[in-house]
Amino acid sequence: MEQNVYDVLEERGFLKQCSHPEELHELLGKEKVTFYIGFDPTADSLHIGHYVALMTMAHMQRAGHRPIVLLGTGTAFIGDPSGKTDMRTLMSKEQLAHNAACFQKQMSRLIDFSEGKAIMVQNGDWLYDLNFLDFMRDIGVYFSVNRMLTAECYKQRMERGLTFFEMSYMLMQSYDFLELNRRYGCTLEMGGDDQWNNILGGADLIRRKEQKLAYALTTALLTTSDGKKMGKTEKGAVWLDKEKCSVYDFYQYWRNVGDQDVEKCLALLTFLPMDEVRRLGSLPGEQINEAKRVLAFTLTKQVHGEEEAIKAQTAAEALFSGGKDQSSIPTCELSMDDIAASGLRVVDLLVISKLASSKSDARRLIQGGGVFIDDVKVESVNQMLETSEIEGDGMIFRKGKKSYCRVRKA
RNA sequence: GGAUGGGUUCCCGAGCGGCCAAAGGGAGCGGACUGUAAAUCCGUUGUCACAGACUACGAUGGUUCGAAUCCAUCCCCAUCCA
Repeated sequence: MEQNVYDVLEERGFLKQCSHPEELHELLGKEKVTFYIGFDPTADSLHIGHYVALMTMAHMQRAGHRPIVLLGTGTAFIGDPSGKTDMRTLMSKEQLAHNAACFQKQMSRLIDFSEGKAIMVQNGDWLYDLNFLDFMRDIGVYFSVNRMLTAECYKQRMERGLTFFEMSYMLMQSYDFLELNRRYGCTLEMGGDDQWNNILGGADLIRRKEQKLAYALTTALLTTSDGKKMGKTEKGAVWLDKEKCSVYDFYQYWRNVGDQDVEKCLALLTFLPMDEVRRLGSLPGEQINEAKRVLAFTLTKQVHGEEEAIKAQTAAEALFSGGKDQSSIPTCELSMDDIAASGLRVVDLLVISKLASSKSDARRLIQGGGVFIDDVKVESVNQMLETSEIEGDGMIFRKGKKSYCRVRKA
């Protein structure tokens, strides 16, 4: 007999808050439930935070339920103030449409949209043309300003200021849930725990407008054991788009998670059986590295495909464990223009290969003893290369212990 | 609309005429130690043609030999009043 997906999610550590735990548990066990998760397209790629939500969605879909992906082209036009310190930068409808298209592509790898197994909609379709006065009379009347102001998620904003514009976000999101309930019989909204307030708003609205029960469920945010948000790298967020975060960097991010966080990551981000997750997570001392390798490989494979995952792993082995196959190491190809511009100064090459953010930065790194070429420390800021050295396989530049780049002539 | 207090480098936050590329903290980066972990300690953190120069302290003008610091106007934010 198949396990109830509610139990699966609970066991893997997804669940955070639920409006009606017992009822929902029972419902998920006996019938096909249509549920939704909203994603505001505020960037041109999903990042790892979105991925946790997609994982819950995937678990639900595997259990036979029907997901609706809601692309928030309408809600992102305003920007969610929940848990934010400042107002978001405003984006144009064109930008949002472009971002939504990017999201769409990335999602199909994890969620099966064939044959109506999942639905994708954009809330701009109904939000863009709303009439303000009608909306306020139909929907606005159900929201208490007093209650909204006491919500935890606006706390930071209460200190710094909150506009009416942003306050309307919650009404928009609540209205989405109502709309999806009417259109598709959607009875459950899920989302990150920071969305609790907004989700409840929708469930309440459905109860009042339709006299129907709707469920709210939030999932854990991806945080480290000391409570910091995960998914930040030196270059920014851990994006799922390999143009924004190379497969190698993606792999390395997971290969380097803290000991305390491996088990959680395996549970939330992979489909490995929980027995295996627990076994890997409890490996003692140095052996925990095995768990990190599994995490990095499995997740990279899920996101970027097996071929790319193998390349990233091969490169990692070549650089860190004395592996022989160096072909997959991240490479910076120098054009004749680059070569001419750099004059083959190491300082300039560090900038071209993106290991340093500026020449000053490159100088500092060299002075601090953090730059190596083919494992030989660069001693002088003025060091130059010979043309012959960048022919063929080129040379491997290293910044610190973990940042590598092969520099060679194109 | 009125009163008051503010806008400083990635973030918080000191400075309040020259000694300021700007204290301190956070975060990042590099080094040491390690297990490509955490913790800890040390260094570093505007740019460049790098013992020198240039650009920066909300915006624009002004006063001064000299301004982040003084003055004027403007823009934004917070608090209280309406």
